[in-house]
Amino acid sequence: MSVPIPLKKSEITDPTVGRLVAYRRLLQSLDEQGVPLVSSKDIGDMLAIKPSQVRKDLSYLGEFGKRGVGYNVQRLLSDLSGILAPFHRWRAGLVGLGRLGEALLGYSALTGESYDIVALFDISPQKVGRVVAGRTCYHFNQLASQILEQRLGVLIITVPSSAAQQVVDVAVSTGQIQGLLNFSPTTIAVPDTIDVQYVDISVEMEKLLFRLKFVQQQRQQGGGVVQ
Amino acid sequence: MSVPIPLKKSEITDPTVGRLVAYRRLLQSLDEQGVPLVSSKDIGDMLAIKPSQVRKDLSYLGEFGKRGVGYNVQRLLSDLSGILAPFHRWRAGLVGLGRLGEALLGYSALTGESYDIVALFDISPQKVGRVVAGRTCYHFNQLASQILEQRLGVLIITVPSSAAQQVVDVAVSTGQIQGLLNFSPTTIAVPDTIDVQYVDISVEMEKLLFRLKFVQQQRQQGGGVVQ
DNA sequence: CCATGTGAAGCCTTTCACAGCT
DNA sequence: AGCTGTGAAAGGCTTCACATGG
Repeated sequence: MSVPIPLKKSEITDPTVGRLVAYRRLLQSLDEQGVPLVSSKDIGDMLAIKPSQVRKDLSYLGEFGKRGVGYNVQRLLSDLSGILAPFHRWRAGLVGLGRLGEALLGYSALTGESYDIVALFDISPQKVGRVVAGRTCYHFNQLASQILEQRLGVLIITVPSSAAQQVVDVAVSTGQIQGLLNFSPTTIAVPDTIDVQYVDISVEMEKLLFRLKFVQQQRQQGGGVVQ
Repeated sequence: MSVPIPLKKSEITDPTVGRLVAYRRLLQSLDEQGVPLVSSKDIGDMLAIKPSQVRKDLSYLGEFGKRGVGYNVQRLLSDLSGILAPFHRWRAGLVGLGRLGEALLGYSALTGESYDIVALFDISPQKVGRVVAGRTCYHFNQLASQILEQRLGVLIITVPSSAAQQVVDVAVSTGQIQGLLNFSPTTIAVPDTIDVQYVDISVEMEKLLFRLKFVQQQRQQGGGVVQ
């Protein structure tokens, strides 16, 4: 169909991709400020990442820096954007128009260049038929037909845990869906041809609080052994 | 002040804590269904985790299983809850009552046993003074005074990126804040006595789409099996 | 015989350290 | 002299494999 993009294979792992996205954001902002050059140390300072990590990440993409000088902001920005860009913009559906779903719809950070949310789904009669920001909300029972008709490749799942597996089963049965971004705090079962990215907000909060618990423990035992 | 919890030190890392939270959720559901016993294989099957990983995670907490039998659901649930519980419920503030902020407020998964969201903050006159689900919304300019008065230990940041650092600087200056859960897609600078957990929704989406790009490439080139 | 608990192996990610280019 | 690019070392997490005990 199209020319394969000369990715230096995928040594590019998930953690690296996450940082590349952060670099791109930073470079966008630097470019707007008219900054022409950055070093890996500059980037590292601004993003709280070690300069060696920055260089390693960028080295997967090729050699874009000038030794003794640094990286050209515009050049690096456009190269990064090229690497991160998909072959074509993804057509995404959002399933579950509750508060979180609506928040994501309005969330500018989720309105990237890589994909468009083109269809909404809910089970509530009050939601079905509504048009939010130009997208029509369909009933769940049209999920399969709309996935096919609108050629949706990815789905953002913001339904309650109890409904998640059911939604996913219907979606998967179409054979059209390739990826899922799941906000429901539950594990979903999918065939291994389908990729799931989990975003579990309460887990992130628990991780933070658990680490804090330890800090507190240490502080309590600070001067001597407080039992 | 309170009874020290017999943590087997903190070999308990972030990824493990994340899974412990998932185990707890699963066990809660199994307990409600009246299931008395589970094996590490059962848990692994349901959560898409290797049984050996499950056993390793649980082994950090002590020896709770019976060989040849498995784990007692109620016992394991209460032990896990004990490990994950903080010394005292945290008093949290939510800064930024936009769509995402409101979604999190209403999000039951963020209404755990570990903490309560007791105060809201925004800059918009339309939001300030409102009472949402029993919590009053204060103006940003009362952030410091309310953090102190209400003894807030953690803050959930859902303001736009451009405001995040400013908010954090004010919050940190009180000396009362110990942790931040940051949803703004930007890195924030904090003293190293303060712990930040990032939740970057657009990054998670980009990770998914980048992996899909590779799958597509392989399929176009006549590849077969997908990870 | 079954499933746990755990050292050791294997794998993945980060960090170091320095050669090489500007 | 300064900063990149990268092999090699270090560190961290997952998986294996088997001894142990019900």
